[in-house]
Amino acid sequence: MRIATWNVNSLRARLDRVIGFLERTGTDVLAIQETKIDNARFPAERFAAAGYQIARHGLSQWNGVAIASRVGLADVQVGLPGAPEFGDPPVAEARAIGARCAGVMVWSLYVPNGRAVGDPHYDYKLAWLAALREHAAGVLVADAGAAFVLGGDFNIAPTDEDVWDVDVFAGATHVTEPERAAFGALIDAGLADVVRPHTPGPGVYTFWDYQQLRFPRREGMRIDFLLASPALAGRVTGARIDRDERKGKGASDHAPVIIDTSDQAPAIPVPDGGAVVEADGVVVDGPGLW
DNA sequence: ATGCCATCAAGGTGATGA
Repeated sequence: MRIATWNVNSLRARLDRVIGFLERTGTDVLAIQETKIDNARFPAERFAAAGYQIARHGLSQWNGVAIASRVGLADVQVGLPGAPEFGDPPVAEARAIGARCAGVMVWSLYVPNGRAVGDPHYDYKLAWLAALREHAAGVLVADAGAAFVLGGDFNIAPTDEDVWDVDVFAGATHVTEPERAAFGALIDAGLADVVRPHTPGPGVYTFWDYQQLRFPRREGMRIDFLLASPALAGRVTGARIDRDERKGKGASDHAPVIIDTSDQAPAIPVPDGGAVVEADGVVVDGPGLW
């Protein structure tokens, strides 16, 4: 099974690229971040036409996450359990959605940016990451053999090698000790970065700023990850970062990150024409419902 | 050879991103 994660920076602006990516790479499950679209306007029909079911969580023009799957999509979980709220009034932002696809619980996560050290958003980011660790650790305590993957934009560069110039990021978010400790806590909980062994650095990134020719200059950051539970990590046979998707007109500032796993569970046939799967398991908006 | 800030809603600009 091929699983990928991609911060698309607006699904509407990237729709042709996303569908093209799925068809070109044969990705079975795609975790999407920064859809920037609410549920009612989600372009599920384009995915259905390509053979993918959708679980999506979008509340406004900000954030937004989704999962597209052509190997079944069930047990949809909207939001991260225990996640902190943000804003005035405080709201639970659309930053997490999970779904079981061919036996693997896949999460699409958009970790808060943090904005600046000392900003309320920075504390929110750390609290959000703590909730993520608590949830993942709890799942493993309940079932050490659970097969799941945390995919998404973590907005953390775990080591100095994961930014193009550490001096440029001095004092900035993404590289601070508390953020790196929060990432390390996920690893300590038993999760594994299953991409890095197949894509060694230095100079290997998943994000390049739109400004100042960062991409052609190869000046990026490695902030998008697929963190696998022990049971799934043992099944990963390969991984790559699809740099080509960062090229050309209309690219996201993030590249897709892809893994392949062995021993795929029997795929559940996709309903005719695909469908949207809601959190309660009810299938809506699809031409051929269950 | 990858190329010189992009996205949204709202409004003729501000917020957000990292």
